[in-house]
Amino acid sequence: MSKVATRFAPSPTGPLHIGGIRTALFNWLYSKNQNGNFFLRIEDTDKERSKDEYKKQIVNSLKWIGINFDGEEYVQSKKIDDHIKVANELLKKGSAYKCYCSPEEIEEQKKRAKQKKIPYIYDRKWRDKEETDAPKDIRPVIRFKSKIDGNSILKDLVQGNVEIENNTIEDFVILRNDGTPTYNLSATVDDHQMNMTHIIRGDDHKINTFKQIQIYQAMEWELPFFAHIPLIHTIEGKKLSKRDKASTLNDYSKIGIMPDALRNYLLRLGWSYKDKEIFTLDESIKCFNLEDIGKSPSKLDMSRILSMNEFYIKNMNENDLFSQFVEYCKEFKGEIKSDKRDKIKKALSFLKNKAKTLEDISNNSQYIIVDKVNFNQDDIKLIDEKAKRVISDFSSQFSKIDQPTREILEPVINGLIKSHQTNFKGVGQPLRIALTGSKFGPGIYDIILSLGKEEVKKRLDSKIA
RNA sequence: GGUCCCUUCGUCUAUCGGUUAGGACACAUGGUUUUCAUCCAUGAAAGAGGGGUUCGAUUCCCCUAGGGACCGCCA
Repeated sequence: MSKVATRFAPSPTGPLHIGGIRTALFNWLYSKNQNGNFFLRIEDTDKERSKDEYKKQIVNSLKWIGINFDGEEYVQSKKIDDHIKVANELLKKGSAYKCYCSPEEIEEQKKRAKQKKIPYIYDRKWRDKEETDAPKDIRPVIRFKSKIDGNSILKDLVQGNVEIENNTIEDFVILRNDGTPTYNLSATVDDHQMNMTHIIRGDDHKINTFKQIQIYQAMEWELPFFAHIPLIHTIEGKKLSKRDKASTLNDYSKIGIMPDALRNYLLRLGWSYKDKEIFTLDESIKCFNLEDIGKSPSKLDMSRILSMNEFYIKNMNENDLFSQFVEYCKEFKGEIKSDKRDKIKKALSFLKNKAKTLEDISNNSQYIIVDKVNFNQDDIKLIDEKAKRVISDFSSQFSKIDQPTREILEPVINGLIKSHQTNFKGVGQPLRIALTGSKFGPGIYDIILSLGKEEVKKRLDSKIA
């Protein structure tokens, strides 16, 4: 068989949601697993709704999550002439015909069908009529002459054999009355011309597949393999759409979900490999297959995305984490000043233990990032006279230390606990509030060491006064 | 309404006729800990219902119920 080729074919009519990303991911993984190619095709033939910004967003989204397509992106609207050519060929072969029903006439029929509660299907009025009967004032559409008798079987790589009665598929329009091709025609011609071997797409395309197969057959083109993957559902159990909140990539990147984590989550949503949960990029390419894609739709689970992200934060290379964090802040939180970067990089080793997202790291590192401490109004009340004496005592002893380390600081703190007849909290809490503005935060030694001697001194002294 | 698809813990899933039905997330409890966390341990939690087939069904078949997708001169 020829080299495996898959494609992702979104229409640029809105932001890509993560169901689309997963479809792209599966296509990409499968092609890479098979040593094949993966292509991007922008289906922009709906001129009304297609927008260039969405196209850019799609390309960026794929790039963000690490999916890179082979070759140039394929733009469907540039191939319209080819699609029309095929429509005319189909006409010549007798596999398609001109239909002179006006849009109003069709609408009327649909309305009537709905009233009678019977399923609407185009009545094939012009299928066998003579051209000479054609009304002069109506521009015809071209319809595909669908099979009427018998059944068709789709050998789906995920769903197995799916059988359908041919007469439930209507004579669908392939060329509109303005002469432009419709989706099923364009997609089929493109897939053929791009030499696609595997069409992996959402379940919602299954009926289209039955239509498209008939075009392949009429043109005597070699059929690709088809795999229809179950859709991703919302918590409510409905098909995910662009309008759902927390559905686009940006919804995740802006709260500090990392590409690798989301990729790993999406991979395991509807696909499994025994009990394995964590897949590096290479592992996912190596392990991925179509057989282990589940048949039932799966729901999006935010807590799982978060925990996956948390795992990556804790286990990834710290330099990589740092650069991703810097990038994240630059885009969503404001750039970190260069003199703070080193401090944050060092602090990451403990900061990451408190974070599920990059946003958490950002929040928890505010005490380093800001020049002036932001005090929590409730917590600052905890610094009473007694606490001030602790801070003052610590401060004067701290001044004498040249290069603070945990080993040097521990006896100092312990000494204060004794001399003030208190416990660790009695010393640690005032210091933490004075240094970070909050009673919650990293360990007190971590705070002191990460801030550096001068900054600690400055913040403590401003609190005693 | 028609056609098609799906159904194992709350969620994602493992199981390719014989298991105390396993794992992960979330949840609960306990422990470690200077706060918040982390970390560790433990626990609760599932085969939609009904018929078959079989020595034996979560697994194969049928029916019912529930859920979903599609039914555009959108893609």
